[in-house]
Amino acid sequence: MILDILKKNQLSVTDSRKKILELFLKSDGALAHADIEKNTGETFDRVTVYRTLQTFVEKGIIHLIPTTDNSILYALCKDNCEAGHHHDDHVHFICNSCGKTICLDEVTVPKVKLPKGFTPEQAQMVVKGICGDCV
Amino acid sequence: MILDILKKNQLSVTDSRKKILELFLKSDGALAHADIEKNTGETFDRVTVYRTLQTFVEKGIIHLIPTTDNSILYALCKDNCEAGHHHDDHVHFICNSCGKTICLDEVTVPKVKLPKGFTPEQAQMVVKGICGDCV
DNA sequence: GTCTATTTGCAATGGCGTTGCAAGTTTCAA
DNA sequence: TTGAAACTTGCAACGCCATTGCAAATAGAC
Repeated sequence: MILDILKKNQLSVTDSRKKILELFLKSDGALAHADIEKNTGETFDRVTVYRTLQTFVEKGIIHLIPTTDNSILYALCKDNCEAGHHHDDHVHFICNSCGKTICLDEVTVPKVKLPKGFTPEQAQMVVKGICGDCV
Repeated sequence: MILDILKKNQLSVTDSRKKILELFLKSDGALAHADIEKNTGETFDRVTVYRTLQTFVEKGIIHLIPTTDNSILYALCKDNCEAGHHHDDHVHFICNSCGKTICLDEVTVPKVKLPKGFTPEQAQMVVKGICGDCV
């Protein structure tokens, strides 16, 4: 599974990539750089984590989530990563209670009617509220 | 106009607040901290700009716009700031050509149907594409 | 004008992400 | 299995951005 994804994207198989990808696969929400460092312990250098994440973004294995604070959130979307190419046209949900960010893969971003002159290309949507675990 | 807004929000009137608020009023897009520093010249300390922006956000005069890079964008919305309280339930547009971020005050964020267990509270939407000036 | 509360500027600090380079791994083919 | 080439990692240093504490300056109320 993990190896498949790495090989499909022509990436050499290394400890950091395996561990970080595993973390995304078993995580139910989005991860910040700090989460990854915390969960992998002292195993990897900060730089390695940054570079691994960057590589994964470039390959379309993970994608970025927009935030209003200046933090960077990454998330993997189960459907797409297997296919090897990527769509992030789904809605993201941020729980106001537990703070978790979740990809709602099954909820697509709706089209909106823009004023004259504006041509849409991509759209992203973030919904905040209370998630199922926090009710 | 500028004084009205400041007084309505119980803020003392200072040079930095007047200048920065003026900048938002005459700007047609969102501003990053760097834009504000550039436009006010060497007039104010960086710290003052940060604190002024923070104050404006707290008072609801300006609001934050979500981004995928780790930048912080601020925007003022004409309708709301006059009323003294704030809604940011409109769509934001980022031009892929000129990079400008624009509040589409007249386009509201559509409701989406969430999976079981999720309770929405706020929603934000960012559309990227080509703006009217860049066609 | 004077007093008090607020705001500003300076200096220092901390966090986060990036880069260059040498050492270590992985991959591939013989 | 072995060896060479390509890639990846870790370390150290750097730079940028945002924040904090404190003293000086300014705004607002009387």
